[in-house]
Parts: sequence; structure tokens; C-alpha cells
Amino acid sequence: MAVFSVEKMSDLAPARSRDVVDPSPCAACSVRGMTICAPLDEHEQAQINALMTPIHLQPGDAVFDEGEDAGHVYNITAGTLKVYKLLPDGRRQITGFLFPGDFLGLTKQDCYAFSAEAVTRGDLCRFSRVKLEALMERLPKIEQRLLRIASNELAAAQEQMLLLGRKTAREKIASFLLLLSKRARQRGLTDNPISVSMSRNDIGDFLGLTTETVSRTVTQLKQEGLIRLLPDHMVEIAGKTKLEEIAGGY
Amino acid sequence: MAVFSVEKMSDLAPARSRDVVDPSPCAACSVRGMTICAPLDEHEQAQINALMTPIHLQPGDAVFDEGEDAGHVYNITAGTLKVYKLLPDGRRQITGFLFPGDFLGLTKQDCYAFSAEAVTRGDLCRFSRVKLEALMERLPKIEQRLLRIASNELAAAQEQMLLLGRKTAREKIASFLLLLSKRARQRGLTDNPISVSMSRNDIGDFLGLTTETVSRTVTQLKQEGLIRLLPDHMVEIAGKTKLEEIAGGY
DNA sequence: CGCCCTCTTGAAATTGTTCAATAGAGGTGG
DNA sequence: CCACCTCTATTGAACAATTTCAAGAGGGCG
Repeated sequence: MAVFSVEKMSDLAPARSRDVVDPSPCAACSVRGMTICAPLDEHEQAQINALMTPIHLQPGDAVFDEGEDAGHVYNITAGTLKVYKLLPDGRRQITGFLFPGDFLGLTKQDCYAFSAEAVTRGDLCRFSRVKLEALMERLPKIEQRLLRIASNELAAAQEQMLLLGRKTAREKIASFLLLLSKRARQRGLTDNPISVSMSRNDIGDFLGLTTETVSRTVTQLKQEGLIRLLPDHMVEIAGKTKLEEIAGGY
Repeated sequence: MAVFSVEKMSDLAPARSRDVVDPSPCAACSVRGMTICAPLDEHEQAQINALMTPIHLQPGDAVFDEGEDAGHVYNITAGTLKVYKLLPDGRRQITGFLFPGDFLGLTKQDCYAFSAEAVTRGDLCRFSRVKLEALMERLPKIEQRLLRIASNELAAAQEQMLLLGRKTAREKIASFLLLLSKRARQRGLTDNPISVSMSRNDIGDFLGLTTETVSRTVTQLKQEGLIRLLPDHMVEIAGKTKLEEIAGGY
């Protein structure tokens, strides 16, 4: 496999070193500290970099589908993705949104247990699972990192189960907005006017609601003055304390 | 603070109704093959055994509570436990039931993100988290095993999110019964008349339903001849295929 | 044997869904 | 740059699933 082969060249993306397939884009990576690369020194970084293929995605592009053979794992470096599962009749549960710095591809067996798809345009670092596992033999730091990532995701999943099983629509929406805000802060962005890049439908499928209920509930929070809808899918959180109260302390 | 560090230790467990049992049961352990001990040879097993404290639980005994300092991790060797999260007003979401062979104690930070409590009488192997981590430095097999366990749990959590967010009461109950059946089979028990050791209320808090809805739905399945309620909380699955259809293919 | 707790069953109330129609935003081509 | 087209979001009203409230039945344990 050509080490630096590019699957899809980005077209209209803002100027990034990745567009010219810079052989060492990691140095400029804005999310290195959050990824599996975080604990690696320069030499180790070079080793993992040698296994990496950069990927660019357009909105709606699938990264992989549930049941597919799990050949790769990914780091997200730009954009927003969604991860979801389907029922036979098409009902969908989005189990998570992924942002820059997030890891994608932990699996139970050798098949993906969920599908992954781009919400916005985005960039990923792709690694062959087998090769990364071979590298992990020599660099157990990566494995440790993966365990921490998995533990983190598990905690998030449990929080989401509490939301899905026990919260009202209003509480779900409040929790969701605060989650987006927290995630933005975590990756060094401003946490107040937040960018809500996913559709009402996606939000509904994440929160276990319909599009209509999401829309109604957002309108309600807006009318109460707790949030303001700004242009460009930005949302201003006007009553953070009240929102936290509604969300249930989270 | 390192996000995942687990340095804190307190070997003194909070006062709880726990009893010490036989200190060297590993040789006879019926679930070794499923636990973190599985990949260890005899000598390695002895090392981990030296760190182990056996615990016995009565129904309703707490193992730990959400927010508590995460000093220990556990292997379940007998009985059924439940793991749950609470909302400030007391609403509860059970995020999982644990059976012999299951691992308890993966955490994101230094605190448990959930509470754990015995459903039936049970036995656990307790390990100091810090000491186990020290041992993992020398036995990376344990860490690999933990990553595998975490990935498994993550897949289960995603499946549960699909259930909570998108399935009807009927589909939830069908899925739950099939889950218990599968778990029983996995640990070498018969998968047909299954033991349903938890209360209707616990089942409801696991499936995002009320006690009443669980009861009504079980009655409905019984009247349709898909299940039979036997003495001693045993349930016979009479229409497995139909139940699988209802559950949504799982 | 009786008490307590859990489970079941019924009826009313509620939350969220479904169905339907309108409004708005973004993108395309003239 | 604007008109148009399409997709998404909003809003309304009727409906349905599940919850809530309220009794009563059953089962296990002292």
C-alpha cells in the first residue's frame, strides 16, 4: 500500500497543509494532544505517521457501515461525523457525534458494530487496524491511550443511556446544547455561541425524539429566553445556569 | 490533571455489609476464561491473586456509589449486580446488569461514574486499582484484556442506546429476554428456561420503562404464548424466532 | 398465619408522535 | 443578482403509546 496515497483530494477546503499531502502534517496538528498520538515522542510519531492515510469527507459521505469488515481506525482532525445504528425497518439511533480530536473505530470483533458518516466536510487520519496493532506491540503507550479513550466513551455512553431512558424532551435538548458547549470548550473553541452543525433530524435521532419534537422544544427554550438562534447554525446560550438545572446537573 | 490518571487510592473500603470468603478460589473459578485472569499463566495468576480480596454481597448491598473515589476494580464470580446512574430527583437508569465473569470498575477519571449494587447474593474478586495498574506494567496482557473488555462494553452500550432511543416497550422486553438468554449461554448455562433475577422495577429502569409497563408487556407476551412464566423467576422462551423478530433482529 | 413487598390490572392523564401544511434557508442557473 | 427549486425547519391538530394514579392480588418469609 502506498503510504501516502490520498483517497479523496479536498477541493474547496480552506488552505491546509493536508491538501498538498504534506508528509509530516502531524507537527501542525491542532488536536494532537487529544488523539492516540498524544503520548508519542517525535520518533514514535514518525512511525505512526508512516501508517497514516489522510482522508477528506463531504457531508453525507460514509466512512464505513455497520457489519463491514473493520479494516481501519481513524482520528478526526476536522469536521463533524455521526455514528449510528439502524433497526431493520430503518429507525435510527445516533450513538454519538465526533469532533476533531476524537477517535473512531473501536470494535468488539472484526466488524464495525455501527455506521459512521460525515455531517460536515471533514478530515480524518486513517490507519490500518492490523498495522496499528502491530505497532502497539512496540508502543504500548498507544494501547494505554486506547484504553483511556474507550473508558471515556463508555462513561459518555452511560450518560447518554440516562438521557435516553429517563429524561424528558426538554431535559434532553438542554443536555444536548450543554454537551456541545462542553465539547467545544474541550477542543479549545469558545463554548458560548456554539455551532450546531447537525440537522434537527440528526439531533432527534441522537436524543430519541422526532424532528418535530426537537423543533418545538428548541422554539420553547428560545421563547423562554434561555437560548438565541443566530445565523449560520450558531446558538447562543443565554441562560446557562437555568439550562443546567433543566438538564439535570450535567 | 491528567484526564485518565487513576493515581488515587484508598484501600479502606467504606463500611459496607461485606464478608470475607475463601482467600484462594482461583483454581476452582468457573469463570476464569471470561475475566481479566484469562490470559495469565499459573505464575502470573499467583501474582494477581496476591492482590485480590474476596467479597461477598447480600441483595441490595452497594459495591460503590457514583462519585466515590475509584479505589478498586472487581471481577464478578457469582450472583447478579446492577450498575446505574441517578438524576437529581431520583429517576434512575440502570446501564447494565453484571453476571459471573463480568468486570466492574472501568472509569474515566478517579471517580466512579455510576453506582453498583447487588441484585442477588454474590461473590466478587476485589483488586486495588493502583496495585493492578502497577502489575499491568509488567503484564501488558492484562491491559490488552481490559481494552477488549471495554470495547465489548462499548458495543453493548451502543446496542442499549438503540433500544432506549428507538424501540417500543414490546421490542424492549423481547430484546431484554433474548439478552438474558444470550448472556446465560455465554457463561455456559442453559439459554432456555432463563433466570430473571431482577425485579420488574429494575427491568423498567434498565429499559427506560415503568414497572407497570414492564408487567403489562410481559403479560401480553405470555398471553400470546411467546413466553411462559415458571416458578422461581424462571422464564421459558417458547417462541424464540418470533421474539427475535419483535426485538429487531438481535 | 399473616404481613409486607412486589407484581398485576384498570382507568385517566400526559408526553411525545404522526400526519399535514406552511415557512424558511440554501443552492443553482439564467 | 434574482427567481426558482428543493430540502429542512416550524407549526398545528389529532392520535397513540406510555405514564401516572389507584386498587387489588400474589408470594415469600418471619
